Amino acid sequence: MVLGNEVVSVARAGVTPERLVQAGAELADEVGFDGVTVSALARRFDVKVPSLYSHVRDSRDLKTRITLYALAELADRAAAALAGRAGRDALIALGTVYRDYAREHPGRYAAARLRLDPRTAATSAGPRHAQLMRAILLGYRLDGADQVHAVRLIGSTFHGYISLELAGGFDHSEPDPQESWERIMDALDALLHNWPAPTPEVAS
Amino acid sequence: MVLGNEVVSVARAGVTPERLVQAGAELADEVGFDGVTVSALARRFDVKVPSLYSHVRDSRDLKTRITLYALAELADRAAAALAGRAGRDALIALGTVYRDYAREHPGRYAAARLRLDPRTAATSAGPRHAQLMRAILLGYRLDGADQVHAVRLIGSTFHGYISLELAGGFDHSEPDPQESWERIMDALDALLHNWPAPTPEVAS
DNA sequence: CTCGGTCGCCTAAAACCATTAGGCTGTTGC
DNA sequence: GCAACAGCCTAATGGTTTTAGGCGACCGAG
Repeated sequence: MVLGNEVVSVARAGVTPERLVQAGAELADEVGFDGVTVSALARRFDVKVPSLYSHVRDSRDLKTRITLYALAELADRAAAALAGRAGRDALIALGTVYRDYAREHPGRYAAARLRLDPRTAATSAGPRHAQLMRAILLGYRLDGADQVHAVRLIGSTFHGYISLELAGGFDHSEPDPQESWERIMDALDALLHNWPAPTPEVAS
Repeated sequence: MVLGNEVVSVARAGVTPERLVQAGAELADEVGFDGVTVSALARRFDVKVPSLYSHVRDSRDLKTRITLYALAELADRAAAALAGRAGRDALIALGTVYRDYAREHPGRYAAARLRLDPRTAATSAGPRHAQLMRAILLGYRLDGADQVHAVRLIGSTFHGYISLELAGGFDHSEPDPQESWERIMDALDALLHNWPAPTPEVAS
């Protein structure tokens, strides 16, 4: 049955897992990752809620897929930004990709922080992120053992800063977050150039 | 009506906001901050759900109170740990307080990260945390402007590391997180001792 | 001592979300 | 042409939040 140009009665809405994930990612950016709900998504597709269960196992499955999508998208951006850069440039480029992505797509960034079960995580873009992080350290001279610690430091600082900024932690204090971000990039760069040896245990 | 020693029929369960918050904090540590629900709390007090609404405005209010509780508890621990310490000792002591608290009370730590509205935040223990963070920098020689950046760096790194460790981000990679933590404390200490000047803008 | 008020809990009910079971209808492949 | 399937639907259950209103127990005043 067709009225005007609108297919009215039993038309297919054209729901696919891919479109669900895409719409879910957009919804996350609008209402937060927690607001991504099967119901909200069904409304967005103008479809009854149970219809989505043919395309997605359950709510958890939906969120996992959005997480994988965000991780891959972010890894793509990171890889593109790192191409042709090394050392300080690479460090800042990578950090800025993460930060910009989080500000542009807060819901997807939150999605990327969802804990995945180990099997899923192994086939996600997670390892690509780790790889890119390690690539940055090639521009600095760090011993093998120190590299892991440095990767963890950089990852922690990136994520911590972005998470605090996004949560509004810097909203009501003085200097522009942008300025702090730049100074922190400077500081990390300096630190990587001059990575300290471990402090020996002090026998009391 | 009394059976044995049990008051059976219409006894008061003795719910108070304080006991709700306390139980809510414990519940958060057991099932995660998201699992803290009015229903779950009512079950724990063996009381019907709507009864809690005389003690707490709504679910949001409950969570806010748990957040305030956690922030205060954490600030107390931090202040105690910082007493009599300066410089590197103070830095490590503060970081370790945060990290230990997060591992001991993951739900409360998550609660402490809840975004508060500005009015509530101003009267929370949040400013105390900021104060303690600034106190650490007294042991290092930093210009006024650099202090804020350094505070933000330290806060970001602490929070980022703890958050990644808690989320299991280091679960399946090589070195012990404890070792990385110590090396990162060393690195932060070295960085604060040798804080870099801002890199000048390079005119293209 | 008793009477009214308040406090602390209750039941009832509406609204939203997740999930399962089962039905109906075009479309597609043989 | 028909059977199977894909894609959507209705119906129903159960959990969560929140509001409205009731009822008994305790407490202070007369």
